[in-house]
Amino acid sequence: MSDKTFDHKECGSCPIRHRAVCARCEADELEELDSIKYYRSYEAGQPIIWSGDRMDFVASVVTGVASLSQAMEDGRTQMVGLLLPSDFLGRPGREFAPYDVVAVSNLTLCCFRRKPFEQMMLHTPHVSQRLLEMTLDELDAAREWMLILGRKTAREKIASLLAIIARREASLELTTAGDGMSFELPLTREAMADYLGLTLETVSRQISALKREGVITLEGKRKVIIPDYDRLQIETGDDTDGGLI
Amino acid sequence: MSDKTFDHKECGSCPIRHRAVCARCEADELEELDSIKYYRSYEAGQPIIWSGDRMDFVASVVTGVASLSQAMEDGRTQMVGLLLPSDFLGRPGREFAPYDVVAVSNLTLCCFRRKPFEQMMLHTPHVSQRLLEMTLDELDAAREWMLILGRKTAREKIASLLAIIARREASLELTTAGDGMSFELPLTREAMADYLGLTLETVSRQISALKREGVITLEGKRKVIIPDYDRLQIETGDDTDGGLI
DNA sequence: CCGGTGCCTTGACCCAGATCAAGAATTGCG
DNA sequence: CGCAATTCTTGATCTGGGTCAAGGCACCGG
Repeated sequence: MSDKTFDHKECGSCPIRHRAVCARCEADELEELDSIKYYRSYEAGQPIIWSGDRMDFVASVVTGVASLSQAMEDGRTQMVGLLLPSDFLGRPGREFAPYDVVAVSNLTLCCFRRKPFEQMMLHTPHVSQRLLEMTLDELDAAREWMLILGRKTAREKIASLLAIIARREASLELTTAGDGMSFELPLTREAMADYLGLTLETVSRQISALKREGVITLEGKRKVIIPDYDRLQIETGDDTDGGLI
Repeated sequence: MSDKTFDHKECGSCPIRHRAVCARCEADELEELDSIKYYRSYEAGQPIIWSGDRMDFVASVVTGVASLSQAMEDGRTQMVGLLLPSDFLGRPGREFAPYDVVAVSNLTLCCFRRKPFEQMMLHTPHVSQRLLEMTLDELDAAREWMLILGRKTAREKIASLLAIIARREASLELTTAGDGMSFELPLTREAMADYLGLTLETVSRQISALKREGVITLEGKRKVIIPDYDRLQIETGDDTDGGLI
């Protein structure tokens, strides 16, 4: 498996340097961040934080994928956030975690001790400006997701998720989503179900249906090929091409 | 109808002064904001902005309620934000509106011209810090909402919405939600359906059911009385009392 | 090589909520 | 006052996706 890792452990060679919360920092600011940071790694499937836990760090995802989810006591679970490389975990000023956080794939976090980070935000507008921007983007993503959860059919939900992953994958490669592109699904069927408010059986059935009808091609259970991106886009139910952004 | 209005039009007597984006501002900063602000009013039901419109202001809700919603071209609609007094509308740095905004009740906005507001944010950390805080709160609310949309039954959805409104109503009165409290529903059945990802018929049926079983009492179609707040809380499906915050 | 353990697929059946349809209650207006 | 126009309620019926159940497939450790 092609697990990208990050071994150098210094900002100069950091793959998310230009997109993370530190994107706008100058050399001296980076140095200050450097003094309060440390790295942690998790294996796929490992829990990172349970809801209610004390949290005395915030972090950037360097490599891998993590999920935020909320559980009801009878076991129903809804994923409420999907953290990809450069995304930010935690909230300045908050002591206890409100969600369960799980490493969906192998994961590396760049952690900052919370207190000094909060301190730094007070006198470093470059950090808080960037964090505001990222939070506003996340809010937009959450709202797109709400439309998916509230109004789309199971088939549209699956198509939407595939399109979202395709777009993010493409943006990492610095291209745009196009015909013939392929990617590895970072989520199990169950995690997709938790993301979309479905059962894993329905996820499986809808993926089979999209495959049967040639909207997607599968190689194994996880590798997806998109022969015709516009066709997939139509299946999402969204108006032709990107209304947003 | 008890439409609270705001006639004085100056920050000194502003009802949201201590909670809005300007909450942390000093006198001189307020003065600067004052020079770029103006008020606008809308009647219940009026559209404020259509998705795709150019938007050259941002604003705070002073009185009333507004909704953000996303529509699919076949008419399916999902509300993705509900703006109550002190909530912020718009995004610095964004030129075109991504959602439809509608005045749900009579509404007064305190608008700031966008360019000067953006300019001010660069040198006024009190504004951007407060905006970050508010955006993070909105993100939390959106995530609670995602659990509602993705995993709750129709009955739980209605109970959750009533509990949310009850809590916000109570916090405006500076008390906590308790037995016997009452409030006017600010939403039509259709708006509630758009909020919860249901049809208006299902909303109506579930409200009737909750009334029949004594969880709530209705006075007319809009005024709700909560005889037993804990009972309502149980009907939401959330674990006993507030897990969050 | 074999049994175990995750993860995924597929089938049969059922039910919560959507859809279609018909009024009732309230408001406003000529 | 009567007659729209809204907004809401209720009933009858239908269906998408949930639930329950039975395997299939790939990988791992012994």
